Amino acid sequence: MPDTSSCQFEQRPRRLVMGAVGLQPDFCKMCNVRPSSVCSAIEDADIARLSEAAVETIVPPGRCFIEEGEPATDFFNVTSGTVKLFKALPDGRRQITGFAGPGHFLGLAVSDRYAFGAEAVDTVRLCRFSRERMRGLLDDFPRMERRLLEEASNELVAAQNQMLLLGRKTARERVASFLLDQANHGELNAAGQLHLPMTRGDIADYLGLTIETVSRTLSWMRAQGMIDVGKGYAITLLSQERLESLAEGED
Amino acid sequence: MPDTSSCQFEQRPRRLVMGAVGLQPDFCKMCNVRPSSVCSAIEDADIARLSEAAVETIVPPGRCFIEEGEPATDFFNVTSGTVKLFKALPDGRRQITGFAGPGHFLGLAVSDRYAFGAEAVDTVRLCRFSRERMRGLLDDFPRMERRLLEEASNELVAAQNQMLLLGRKTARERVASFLLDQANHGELNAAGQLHLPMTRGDIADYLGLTIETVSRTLSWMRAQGMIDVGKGYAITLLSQERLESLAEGED
DNA sequence: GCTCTGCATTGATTTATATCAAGGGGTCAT
DNA sequence: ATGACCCCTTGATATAAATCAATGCAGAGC
Repeated sequence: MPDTSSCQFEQRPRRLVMGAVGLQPDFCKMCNVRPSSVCSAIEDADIARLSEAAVETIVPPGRCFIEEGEPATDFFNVTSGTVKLFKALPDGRRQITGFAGPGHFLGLAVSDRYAFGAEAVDTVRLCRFSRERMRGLLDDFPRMERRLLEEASNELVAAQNQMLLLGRKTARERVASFLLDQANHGELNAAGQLHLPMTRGDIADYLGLTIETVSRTLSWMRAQGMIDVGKGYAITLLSQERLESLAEGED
Repeated sequence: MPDTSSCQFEQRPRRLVMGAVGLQPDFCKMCNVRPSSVCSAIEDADIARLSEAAVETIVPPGRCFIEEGEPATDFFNVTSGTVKLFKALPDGRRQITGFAGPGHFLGLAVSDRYAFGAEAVDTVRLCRFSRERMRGLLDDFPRMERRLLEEASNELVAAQNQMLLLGRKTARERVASFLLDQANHGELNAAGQLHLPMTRGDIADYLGLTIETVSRTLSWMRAQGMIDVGKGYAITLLSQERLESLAEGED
């Protein structure tokens, strides 16, 4: 399942065994999933420093590994799987603010407490750094800081799009936007079929809808011939064009 | 109106006259409105470089100075006034993604196009940099990059809170959250009275509601004795406590 | 094999908020 | 002054989506 062939550094693999815990932080993967400046910024000589600081962690589906409001001790980089980030109200209402896939950084917050929770959607692998060490790394690798700024800026753009979706789009527009987003983030296989790792409940909490509305909307799209809903979590986009015009409210 | 007494660097004022345009970029203000690392990072010797790069601009109320989708040529720092940032759908539906006050940076986006529009709510003063120059400045002042990362992280937290608001809160909870946010951002005068620079329409577009719902909700809060709605844009918070429990859905 | 549990779908009904509509009180230019 | 315009408020009605409710399906454990 972990696709090492997609690693652009495959020619000179860099698997490092962690003495302390016996796990292998795969910096190749950590850096390359999104081709980025951080990769070229990290020289062979620096790898030792990084390997000291990082611990590879495996999180099973459904396990919450960042609790909103807890002290922000660690900083993460996702290497495989999907994480849901969320905020909740005291009465249980929950808003998923984003899904983080391979390459995403978690725990950027400046505050000393996590501002959100994080839970594994499927099996998730991630590199964990203590924030203390992370601070040191940023001092030594200024280009890493630039990489983080880039990442944060991208997330900010995504957040603004999501605010437009949550504040002003109809249920149909929301679901169409979501399917297209997922398709554009490489979760699409050859036949245009999408494998959604998350449940209807997660989608609902991400789109500010209820499970029932998500389900009904998908059924409606299927009836319209826009999509094909397969067993489990597979969805085929039959008319990307119509979904796009729907997502932007052009009808 | 511009409150120079709040400038923490008042002891050694640094007003620089721009030869080219005859305007005065006030770096003191630009840096200090939020006490930040960038200030200590900028030495006297660097000021010349900054003054070369920045142009102070005054934007009248209602003027749109960033158009969504246009080439992202400039980078801004607000020195006074309030800016609304927004995204719109083709049919005119509009979502205000945030209000930017003194100290905020605009135009962080990595892309070569602006991902959002920006319009002055009241009279706005800002420092404008070309992105090209900004890039050079970031190379020379790494601490400025750290400051931007901090800023972006804070905005990300705010965006997550806003997603929770837009996706899961009721109209009453949204308006209560908004009033408390505004109060916490220093827009509060001695008597707990809040001066909102924006119209009901702006508030509605920020909270994902209609003008009518915002108006009705404020009337309801007044009837409940939570607030007092004065003439124009002044609002007094009579029971911050009740507003807080309302904002978090505890009732 | 069975039951239990979680997830998804679909239908009936309710409700919060949008939409439509009217009127009041500023401000500005004529 | 007068009218035009904008913003706000309030009321009546419509509607999209939530809620309540029932059913089906699939995997896990016994």
